[in-house]
Amino acid sequence: MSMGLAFFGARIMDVKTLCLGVLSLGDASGYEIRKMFEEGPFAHFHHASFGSIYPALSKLLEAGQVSCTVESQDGRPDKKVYAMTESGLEAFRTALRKTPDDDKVRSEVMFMLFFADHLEDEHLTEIYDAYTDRHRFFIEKMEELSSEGLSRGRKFVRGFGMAFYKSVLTYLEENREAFLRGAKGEGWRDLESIRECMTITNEAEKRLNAGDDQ
Amino acid sequence: MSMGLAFFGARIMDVKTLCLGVLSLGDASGYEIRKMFEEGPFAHFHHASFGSIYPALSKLLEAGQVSCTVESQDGRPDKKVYAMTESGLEAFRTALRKTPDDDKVRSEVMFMLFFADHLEDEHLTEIYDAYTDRHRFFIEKMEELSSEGLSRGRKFVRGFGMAFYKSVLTYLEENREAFLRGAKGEGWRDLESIRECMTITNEAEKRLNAGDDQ
DNA sequence: CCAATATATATCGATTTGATATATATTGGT
DNA sequence: ACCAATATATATCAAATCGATATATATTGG
Repeated sequence: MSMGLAFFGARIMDVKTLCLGVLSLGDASGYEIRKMFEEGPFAHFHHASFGSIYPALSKLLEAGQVSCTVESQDGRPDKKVYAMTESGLEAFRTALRKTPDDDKVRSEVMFMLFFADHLEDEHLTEIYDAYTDRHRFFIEKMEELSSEGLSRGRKFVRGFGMAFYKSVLTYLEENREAFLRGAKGEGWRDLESIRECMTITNEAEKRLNAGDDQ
Repeated sequence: MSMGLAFFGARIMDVKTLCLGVLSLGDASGYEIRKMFEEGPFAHFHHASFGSIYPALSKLLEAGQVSCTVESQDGRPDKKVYAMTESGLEAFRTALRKTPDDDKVRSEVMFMLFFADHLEDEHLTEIYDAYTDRHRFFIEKMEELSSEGLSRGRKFVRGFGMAFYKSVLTYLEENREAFLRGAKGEGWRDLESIRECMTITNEAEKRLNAGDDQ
């Protein structure tokens, strides 16, 4: 039973829930949580910054969904280590029972590559190669990691990321010359094509909905 | 010369620039621009909602970077059709000369799959299969599209999307049983692994930076 | 001394999201 | 008749988040 995009719901993962997710793995400070969303594996499929994490942790504290202990450290400022409470675990579980939102991607690189004809050749090449390196970098980094003691979810997400990054790297490598050397000025139909694309989306989803009623 | 993530800059594509990008292809209304970012090909790598598009168009109008004509329609409300001016084209070109930000992804599905052990089997299966369908749907839809009259950028981005969606679909199909039937409760090392992941990221980038100085 | 970097917490103005309001029109269900 | 749903349209508002900034402790290098 194919559903297209009809399955997906509204956004459920606010930063409070993201923090609870991290804390479900073990205690952590606000700074550490932010690092996980900036540099750790979560960065590949979510995002959260200081401006949202600290207020979220405050709210979780008020709501009794986390507890907090201040720890001193040698040569570093004190840190607040947060732990999830039973109430927090329940809130996290409740959030996970909902229907997830559809994926959202923001890629300035892809936007720029779309408008390649407006870019100078050197700049375009530079961006293209940096993007290729980025994917290569992630693959190499993931290959250094051990799989021991990981949950099935963690393993799955890593495998998914490897598959995705490898396929993109291959595509970038195989299409570099054709793209960078490609003829310019041929996009007379780009806007028409976008409108066509949207028409097809609507018709495809109507077909799906009609199928659902039978 | 491998750069890891060091190449990428700060965020440059605000909604004004996104609108200019669309208008560089031809005239469009605010509603139409939003549709392109919700249902058209831009939706795969960018996002913009009414609450940001209309204020952005107002600012572009004030700045003389777009012009606007009101058109009446039969059976529908009047619409404002925006066109990019020379000044707008220059602003767009200026934005495109900057160093793009790194990609940002938000996927509630991936977050949930990461925490699979917290989900009920039926819900997990439902999400997994809907996600698989989603990718299949995009592939089918893209296959219906014509390539005639497209710019190299547009063609490249479509090919990239196809490669990416196909590889993900394959991974989802091949790993479904193993993942959904996988053993639970084995994530005793998930947090440790995330910390390891971040350490490796830092070390890898330090190696790269050391390489840069020679 | 200053900049850069790292670990820490916290905040603020700017931007965006997502919901809502209003308008015009159609269709289908109660 | 009324309401909900849908589509095309413009516009706005409260909530959430971003990204920059501030402060603190410490180290290293120019």
